Amino acid sequence: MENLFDDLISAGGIFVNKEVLRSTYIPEKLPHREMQIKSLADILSAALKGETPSNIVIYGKSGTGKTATVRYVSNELERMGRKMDSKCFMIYINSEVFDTQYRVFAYLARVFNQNVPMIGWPTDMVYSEFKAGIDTDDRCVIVVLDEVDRLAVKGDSALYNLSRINSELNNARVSIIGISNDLTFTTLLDQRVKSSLGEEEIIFPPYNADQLQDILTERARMAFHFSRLADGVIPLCAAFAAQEHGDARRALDLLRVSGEIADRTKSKMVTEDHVRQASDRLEANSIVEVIKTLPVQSKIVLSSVLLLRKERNKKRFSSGEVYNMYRRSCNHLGMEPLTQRRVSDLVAELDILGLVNAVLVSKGRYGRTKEIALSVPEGYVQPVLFEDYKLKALVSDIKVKAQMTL
DNA sequence: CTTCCACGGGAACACTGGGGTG
DNA sequence: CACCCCAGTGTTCCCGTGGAAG
Repeated sequence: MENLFDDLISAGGIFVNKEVLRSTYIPEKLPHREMQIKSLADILSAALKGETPSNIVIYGKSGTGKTATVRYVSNELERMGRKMDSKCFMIYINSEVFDTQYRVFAYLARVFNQNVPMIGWPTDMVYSEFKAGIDTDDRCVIVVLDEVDRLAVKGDSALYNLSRINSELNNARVSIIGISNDLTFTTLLDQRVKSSLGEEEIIFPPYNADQLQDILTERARMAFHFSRLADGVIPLCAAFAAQEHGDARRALDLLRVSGEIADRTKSKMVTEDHVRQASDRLEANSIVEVIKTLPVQSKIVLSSVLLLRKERNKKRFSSGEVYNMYRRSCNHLGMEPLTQRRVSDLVAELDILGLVNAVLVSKGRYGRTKEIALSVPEGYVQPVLFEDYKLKALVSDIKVKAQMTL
């Protein structure tokens, strides 16, 4: 071998262009989204005529093509705008990153060349800077807020201010596209915001298995040497993803990872078996990733459940038991324990993340508790958890417990 | 019907990291 | 430089509440 990488570059030759399988890739065609593209374009075309398009809320679960569709339409719109010499801008904001009204306005102000620090100023000042920046020119600005539900949860003043900004502008016009994967998120909003934001609604239903197959086939033609895919591979990827509320992102990930596995094992073909392996690996990866990024206190709570499993011989524990074990762990680690109230919030978060399963049960005369159980394989959790040096001290503990149960 | 316990909503607080001003 | 202002986050404190066993 001449170079370490020789073998790796030439390996398999399964892929032609792996990039098209990434979720960030915006394809030329978006199968089964023709309706949504049309409605979106209809509404936004007002911008080209010098009017202000209605505000739009877009609903749909993750991986239903919301972001891709909006990006696609906005590219087209900006292109047409340049041709017609009418100034149209789309600004894409991921509200998961810019998740407070300060950050949203600071970002927007910066887009229009205003000098605003990312923290420190009073919000109304940031807001007026943004207003000043945007109003320097006659133009139509369409602000896309991806994952708006994030903003709505933290009080809706960002949405409120944005939605009524037009009345304070002389030259520019602003309209908002909110993208949400929670169908009920408008119920969190103030009535005024709700009616102004939701002037138009577009729904993105989940893909069914057949539609997922179409999407995958489309992309696979570009991504793979097509003959290298065994017949069942695409249907299987589609089927897996369809079980998971028709998530196209997941389907594409599956296909990509399957290909990578095949590539690495130097198989001639991508087989259904590779898909199954890919499915396992994706699941394990996401769990590991989630646990790794947990704050220390949450990790201690999670490890408490783990320790209880070793100590007692059962799977579910009352919140009291977990809290006691948590206190002991903190003691052991030399950390200040949090209050029961706070820990109950942490448990709720772990529940949402799917690491733990917590059910509220009333034991009548003996009050209410949450019954808490681990909802992912123990083997995934333990190694990752104790990678954290702050939790190292618990490792010896767990070994002793394991010995005792033998 | 009472009783019991943690649940979970909300207010208050502490702290951080940045600003501007004199 | 010292000082106060501000948004945002994590936490504690307080407390009303649900619901089946007794």
